[in-house]
Amino acid sequence: MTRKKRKPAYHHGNLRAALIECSLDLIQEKGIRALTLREIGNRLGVSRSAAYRHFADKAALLAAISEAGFVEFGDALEAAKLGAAADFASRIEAMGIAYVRFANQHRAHFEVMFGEPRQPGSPPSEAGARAFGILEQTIREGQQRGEVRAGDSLLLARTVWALVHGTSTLRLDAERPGFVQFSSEILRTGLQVSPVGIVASETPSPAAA
Amino acid sequence: MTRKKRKPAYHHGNLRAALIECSLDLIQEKGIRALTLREIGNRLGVSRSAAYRHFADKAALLAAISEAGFVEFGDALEAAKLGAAADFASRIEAMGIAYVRFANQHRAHFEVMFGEPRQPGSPPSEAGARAFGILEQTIREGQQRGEVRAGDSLLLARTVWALVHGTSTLRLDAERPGFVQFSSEILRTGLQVSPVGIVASETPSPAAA
DNA sequence: GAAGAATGTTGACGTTGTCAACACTTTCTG
DNA sequence: CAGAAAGTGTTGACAACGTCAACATTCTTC
Repeated sequence: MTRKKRKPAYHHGNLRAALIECSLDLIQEKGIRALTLREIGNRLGVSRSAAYRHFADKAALLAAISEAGFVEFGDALEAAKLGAAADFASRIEAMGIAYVRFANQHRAHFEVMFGEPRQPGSPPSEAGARAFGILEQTIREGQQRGEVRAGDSLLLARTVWALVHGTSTLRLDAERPGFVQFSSEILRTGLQVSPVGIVASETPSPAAA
Repeated sequence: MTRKKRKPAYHHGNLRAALIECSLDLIQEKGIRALTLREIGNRLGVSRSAAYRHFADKAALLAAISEAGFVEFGDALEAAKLGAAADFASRIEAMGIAYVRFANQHRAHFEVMFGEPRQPGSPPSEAGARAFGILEQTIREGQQRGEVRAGDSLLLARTVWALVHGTSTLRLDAERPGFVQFSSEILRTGLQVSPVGIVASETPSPAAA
């Protein structure tokens, strides 16, 4: 009797997680337009409407994928921040690179997180708010250390967010005309000399090692 | 006989343009997912597959919409540039604001231009390349005037593009968590003090009037 | 005015998301 | 331990969608 010992396996063994995983694979392989409940079912050896026991509809499945993506995303940002030196310049660069890297390595997640239009009635993403909060907090800490100029930290955070997000987004459309063929130099150009114009001094020489 | 005098009206009066126009209305009203050939037909008092006399398929219609959007977009950028004072700071700020404004006022166009995945075989957008070229040219001129630091103008252009594009993109998802609720201040924050770190001096005082 | 091209319509097909009805499995309750 | 209840998956069906072939209409050209 496998009650709660090994797996909460009913029929499939938890299908909910498998649905999300499989969806990501499919999107990564053939794009979001190729994501169909029937194809998911086929791959999982399950019928086409099995998903309806776990999600209200397709949009709800996508919303769950998005939310899970924001959790991973926030973790990645946090890890980058904690892994970098304590000075603001190091941290913000590490986070920016982590952002772009996430967009690059988790294309499917990123596409759903930012590409899918939000339902009017749906609640705002909690995990997304957390991710943004980490960035804003980093900026506030930079201000406390005197490495970032004083001012509205929310505005400053949004500015950095926009720069990094734009880099990530345009990178995904690399085929486009003269558009952004990714280069981490873009981040450096934007952040290094005078990070989006928010660093206090032009060439910050942090006191900490 | 209305030969080429008034309208090239055959049955509908030119349907091709009407299809594009109507598509934009529909997207603006109900989002891109609600864009269906049948609905377009209904609105135009035309059958569901009439569009196939003007476009190979739905993707081709979207591509045409995108291309037309990039033309308008390039025009808007150019107009902003020419309408601003000759110094780099004025120009780049005007262009940035024009960019965000375009994204805001032409949501439907913007959604198709940047949101729709490009077909593998389809040719790159000529109008898109032109739009980006205007930006890069502006930066080169700024370098010649000594108002922008020397360096790879392509990289600098991409950096500005990313900042502005990110601002525009996130603005569209305004409902989101702590995400960007548009403020032209974001642009100013990014561009004004030290435009994405690309201006030669911190507070440029252009020689020209 | 007739031929032919351009343009629009209709019928049909396969695919999709979704729902109701049913079937099976697990857990709960006495 | 038996039966009820809840959880989970399947099947049949439907409307809507993109698309194509066949047909109908209108315009242009000679």
